[in-house]
Formats: sequence, C-alpha cells, structure tokens
Amino acid sequence: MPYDPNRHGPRRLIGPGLHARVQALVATVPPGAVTTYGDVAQALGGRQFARHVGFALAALPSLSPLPWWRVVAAGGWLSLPAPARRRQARRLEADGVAVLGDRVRDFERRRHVFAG
DNA sequence: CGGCTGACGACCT
DNA sequence: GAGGTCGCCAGCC
Repeated sequence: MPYDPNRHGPRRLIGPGLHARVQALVATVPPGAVTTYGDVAQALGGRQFARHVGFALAALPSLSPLPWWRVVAAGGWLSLPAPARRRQARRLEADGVAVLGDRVRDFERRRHVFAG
C-alpha cells in the first residue's frame, strides 16, 4: 500500500509569520521546563511544522534573549550538532534541568504544556 | 523570480 | 533497526 500523507489528517495552513509565532511561543516556556519542536508545532496548528520550529530557532541572532535551549527533540533528546548541544546542556543545567548524556532527565515531568 | 537549505517528527518499507 | 518520504517557512544568493 503506497504511503498516503493525507491519512494523518487534512492539510492545515497556518499562514505567514511562522517564525515570529514560534519565537513568541518559545518565549513563554519558563525556567525549569522544556518543550519539544513537535509540541511547539502542535500549538501552532500541526505536527507537520515541527521542522520549521527548528528553522525559526536556527535563524535567531546569537544574542537573542529567547530561551531557545528549552526546546528539545521528541523524547527529551538534545538534537543539536555537538558543539551547540553542549551549550544547550549547560544552559539547561543553569535552569535547574539535569541532562544525562544527550537526554533531559525526568523529561515528561519537565515538559511544558502550552495553554490553548 | 527561482533554487537552496536549515535546531523535526511521524509513518512507511 | 536503519533509511526513505512527506509536510512546507523564511532568509540568502
């Protein structure tokens, strides 16, 4: 049976300004909590935008006040390339979030739930 | 204007 | 378990 992307639900377009909306959402994740690319995408209208959540964060200026380090991959894994991944882990530890290997400890408990 | 290319995730073979 | 397909934004050349 051929793969049918539409079996996962109707296409949903969320309109322009995706990056700005991603950044607005990420800004609401409090210290001590983490979220995932997929969760942010879900809050924007669909998991299919998870990839663009990553793009939006990658586009941040290096001096951005946005807490980009609180966004991790599905399952609580750190998915950044090695050098940046270490910086992310250090930032999380500064938040009081323990990182074991490449994974957030107690991920499910730390997971932030977006309102709405 | 057009092609390229990035911090993803779910499901398929 | 590894690897491919698909969704589809924004900035840069």
